[in-house]
Amino acid sequence: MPAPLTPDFYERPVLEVARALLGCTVAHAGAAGVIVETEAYHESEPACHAFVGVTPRTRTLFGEPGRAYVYRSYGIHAMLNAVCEPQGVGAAVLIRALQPSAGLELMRARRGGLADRELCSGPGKLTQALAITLADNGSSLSAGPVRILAPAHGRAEPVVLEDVRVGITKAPELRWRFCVADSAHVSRPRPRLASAARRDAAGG
DNA sequence: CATGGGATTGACT
DNA sequence: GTCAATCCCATGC
Repeated sequence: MPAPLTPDFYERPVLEVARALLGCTVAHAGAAGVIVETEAYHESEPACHAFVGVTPRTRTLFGEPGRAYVYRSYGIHAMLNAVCEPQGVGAAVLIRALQPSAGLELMRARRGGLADRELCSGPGKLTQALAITLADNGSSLSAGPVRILAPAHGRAEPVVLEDVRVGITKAPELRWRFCVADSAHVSRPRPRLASAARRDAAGG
């Protein structure tokens, strides 16, 4: 059984952590899944909630690395982030998709009996499947209740696809989305190679 | 205190 | 492809 990641794992550049989290496991409330998609957010760019500075909402983002930043999106969904970089820097990795690995029955019950690849293939879906709520905001990802565990020892590095972030209107050019290349469990839209995007832009 | 805007999803045409 | 649901919170009076 892999150990939870410790705060020092998160206390480094957010882009580095976003890649390193691929292959790690999120566990909560009798269910777990392997991270297959992440996005990075940093106070220096306007898509990040921390861009506006410290407010009641962003207090967690500027706090200790290795804690959960959970917020409500579109009035409906809870979004799970891992706070990164040293305390005082507002940055976090959004967990966007998991490959379900434990507690599948529980996840199906919470998600309305959907197919396995629909259980956690989106940031709002995975919090529903793992029963993660706003009450988990500010909690330690090492001590729980929500935990992120290191990859199994000796496991191969995944091939990573980079793409632009999903659903944001500010700083849309930053390719700060990271996906496991061959995973069937990533969210829509499926990530595209930069070369394919260039071909389209050229007018194909 | 009123307002407006989302780091989305699922249902429907 | 289009579109509404729904609520927290930043902002501005």
